Amino acid sequence: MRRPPTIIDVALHAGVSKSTVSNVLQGKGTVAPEIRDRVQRTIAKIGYRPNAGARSMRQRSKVLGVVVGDLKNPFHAELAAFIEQFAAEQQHSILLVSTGGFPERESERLRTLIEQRVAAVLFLSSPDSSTLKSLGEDIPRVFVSVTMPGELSISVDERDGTRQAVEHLIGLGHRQIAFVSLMLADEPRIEANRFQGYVDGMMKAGLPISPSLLLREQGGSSSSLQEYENQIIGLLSQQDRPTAVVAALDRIALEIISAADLLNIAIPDDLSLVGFDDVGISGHSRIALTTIAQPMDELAKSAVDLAIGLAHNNGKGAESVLLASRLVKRRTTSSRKSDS
Amino acid sequence: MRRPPTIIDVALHAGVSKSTVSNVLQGKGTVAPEIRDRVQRTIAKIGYRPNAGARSMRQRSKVLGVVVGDLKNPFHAELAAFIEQFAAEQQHSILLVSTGGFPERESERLRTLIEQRVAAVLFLSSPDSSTLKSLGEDIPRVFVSVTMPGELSISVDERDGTRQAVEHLIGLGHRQIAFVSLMLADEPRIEANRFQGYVDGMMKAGLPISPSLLLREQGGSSSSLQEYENQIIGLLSQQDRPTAVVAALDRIALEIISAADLLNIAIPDDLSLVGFDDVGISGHSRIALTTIAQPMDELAKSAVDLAIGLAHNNGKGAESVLLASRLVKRRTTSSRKSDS
DNA sequence: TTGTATGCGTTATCAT
DNA sequence: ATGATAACGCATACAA
Repeated sequence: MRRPPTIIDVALHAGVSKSTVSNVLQGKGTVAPEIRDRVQRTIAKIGYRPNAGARSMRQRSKVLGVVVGDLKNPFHAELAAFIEQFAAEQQHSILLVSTGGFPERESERLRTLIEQRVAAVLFLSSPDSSTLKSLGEDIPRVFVSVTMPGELSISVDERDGTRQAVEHLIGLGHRQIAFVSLMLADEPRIEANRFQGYVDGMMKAGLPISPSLLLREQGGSSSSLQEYENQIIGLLSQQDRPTAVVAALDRIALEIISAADLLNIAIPDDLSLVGFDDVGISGHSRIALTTIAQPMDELAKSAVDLAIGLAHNNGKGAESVLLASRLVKRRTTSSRKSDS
Repeated sequence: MRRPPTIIDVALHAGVSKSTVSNVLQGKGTVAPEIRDRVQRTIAKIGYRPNAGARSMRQRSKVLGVVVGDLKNPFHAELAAFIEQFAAEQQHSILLVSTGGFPERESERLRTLIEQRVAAVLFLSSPDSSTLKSLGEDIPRVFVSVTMPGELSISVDERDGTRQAVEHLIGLGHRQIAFVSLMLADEPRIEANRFQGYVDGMMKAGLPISPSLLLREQGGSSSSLQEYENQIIGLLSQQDRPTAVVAALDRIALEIISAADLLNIAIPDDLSLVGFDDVGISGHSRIALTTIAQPMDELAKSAVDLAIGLAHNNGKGAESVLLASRLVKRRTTSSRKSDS
């Protein structure tokens, strides 16, 4: 026998009809226990495995599509890991596509998810609007850690996050607090939210928003890593340099650490630094980054629950979720030194 | 119309039979150009998308199963990212399952791949032997960055890798070179290979293999992170402490850095350190880890090519591939100080 | 309680 | 060159 066994094979070996096998598979109570056992035994014996493709023609598929910008980005990888875990707990698999941020590639990758008839799509990064449109109306979608106007999302209160960061720094005596949101060209809403929180914190303390303390990357095209580094060095080299920096991403914070090391600016003595995300490496002793943590496990769990809920219950009254972000104090922040 | 359009809808709208639509879809040359265009236009117009599930009943599926131990592990995440990329270039998607290293979970996750009738399975971590058996004989499989007796694999020459590491350290004047292979309990073959390379390097230089310089984790059960840290501290605290360490993984090297920092052992002045894998963070200025790099892109490309090849050509004469590993010198290694 | 018949969307075979 | 028809493996409504 070359091809995998089917329910028909099971039925033959068990001496029942294929419907009975199907009923056993579906856990229908209408099957005599004795027969049920016999069927289950022969299933095990001949190594029968349901064909999910065939099954998906009659039932909703148990595959969740996950669209991620870049798996090499630890935040995305860690979030995807949690999503896979929670999906598995609910007997769902994940079909993972990575877009690399290229819009043209994006819709091509999304197409494969559609063709696989995934039960729902989880976006870990913001798709191009035309890409999103190509998804159609009928496939449930959930945005995770990103938001999209008019769409359901599970995300953290980013604005409050950077506000907490600023508050923390102000509590430490800092006044010259910079905001750096490089590498966020692809996520203008995240950039805007995190910037707003920075503004909130500064305003509340009566501090001005000085353009010379801002390094933002909005809407436009993203630059090279080298270019980012140059801009950061510029920020840290100016005569009236900041005593503290709020980075909109841990990845940026890592670059700022590198730049500070290069310029012999000591962290946290000469410069305090707060990141955002709390990716795994941020906890390492050599980094010890004070940062705003996103509760990735809750994010993932809520997202998976919502996605599966939408796929099944046709999602009446489903709502977006906004989780709290939380300041994790480590060793990149300290009181402002009076001499500076 | 609630459900997505089918070829029948296309056929109706285009005024042809569904066979013709199918032929157009399959790129058969037997269709008149005029008809072909008309069909393609209506496909675009009504937004038809092939149903991969239905298609997979007559053809080989274009989905690759990827089994990964832990996506939070950057090495696995980065490798998976490359695999997804190369698979996409060949019109394949990846169904990603993570096992978390639990054998019981492993076979359950693998079962979902079987049920989805994936064209092939790529293992990024070694499955339990009974798990592997449950895959059966008929699904092609490729082991990536891990090996399995009697199975096809794409991996790097790990033995030569650690040998290079030792050679590098010896060239810098080190004699007391330790080997640490914690966190590798789940991958005994990797552990063994990397240890052999260490032995090769030491033997070639006529140096003894001293048990007090070995921190290995073979076969047995893996411990907690805290336990690892204690063991590393023990190694670095002994009176005749090593002047250099070969870590079998970058992850271990990161822990060694933490421990050294804790003990006020300066790297590389008091202790040289070489890792293995070259994950993204190893290049960061605060880490700057000298390490043995695995060519993840080549690993992924070869693996995807092989997997797809096996799935299609029934893989006659397919062979395992052993790629070269390469020493990347950064700043955790330096000449042994004469006073030590 | 079990078996039969039908449809799901697609490809493949075979006439036409 | 095109179209009718039979699989593919499964679930389901319905008949027995």
